[in-house]
Amino acid sequence: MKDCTLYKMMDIIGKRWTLCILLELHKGDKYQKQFNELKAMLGDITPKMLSTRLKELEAHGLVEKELDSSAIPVKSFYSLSESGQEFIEIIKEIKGWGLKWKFDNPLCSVSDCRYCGVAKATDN
Amino acid sequence: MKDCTLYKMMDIIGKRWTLCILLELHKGDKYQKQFNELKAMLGDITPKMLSTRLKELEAHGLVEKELDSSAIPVKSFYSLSESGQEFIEIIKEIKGWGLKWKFDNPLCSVSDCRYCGVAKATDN
DNA sequence: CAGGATCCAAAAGGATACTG
DNA sequence: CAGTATCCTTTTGGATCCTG
Repeated sequence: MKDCTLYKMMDIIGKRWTLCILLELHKGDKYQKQFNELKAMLGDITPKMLSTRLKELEAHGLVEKELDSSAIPVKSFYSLSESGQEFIEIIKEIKGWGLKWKFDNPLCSVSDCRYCGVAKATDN
Repeated sequence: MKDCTLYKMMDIIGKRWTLCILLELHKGDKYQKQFNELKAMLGDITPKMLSTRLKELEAHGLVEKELDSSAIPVKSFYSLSESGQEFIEIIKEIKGWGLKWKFDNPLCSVSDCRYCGVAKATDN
């Protein structure tokens, strides 16, 4: 059972902040975002946690990191990979399910939700 | 951010075994399953863990429990609720994503996968 | 700007044994 | 059959401070 695909998927996506980070990377018009930018958007996440999650996501191929070594200090840019982009669809459905069955969240029910960045799965 | 629908969803579905339990309830032809039956299917799950997860899922409305008090000893039957049934679709997509991008799991790639009970999302 | 290091508190989960 | 209870280990995550 522990070699079940589904079980293993939870090691990738089942950790705190992970889905929110992916969604944050999806938000807005810029396809790349910097560390402190993400940190600010995520509010009360610690740098340690954000760093840990970004490394996991990069290792699993959902997130790509680009470095601008010419800048001083060095700048890093994070973006969704192709697989990460595709996973956003699932995230939307999870959110859609939550809005339908569990949470009456007005902020999430409008398309410009500043927390989640996507509306119900069917709207987007 | 912590009142984000997505963030809160992880408290419901992001715990170990949760998705596998839901999938187990979905498997097969019987729509109800007993505690020890589930336990056997899930292999190395402890009764404590299964009990905890089932209670959480019941509290969140994804799982329904029925008692046969006339039986001695009393028997309990678990099944997916309507919302739980609907969540199976998302589970299939998570699994489909995993098979496409991460894991080459032959057991999961065939429709009668004895571990997961469903094939790729598009097949089922 | 982009983290790393350290320390600590809390939670989660496994092992095992037991019960009505 | 359907769980509880207890104990104990491991993991996780938050706080805080530091650095090139």
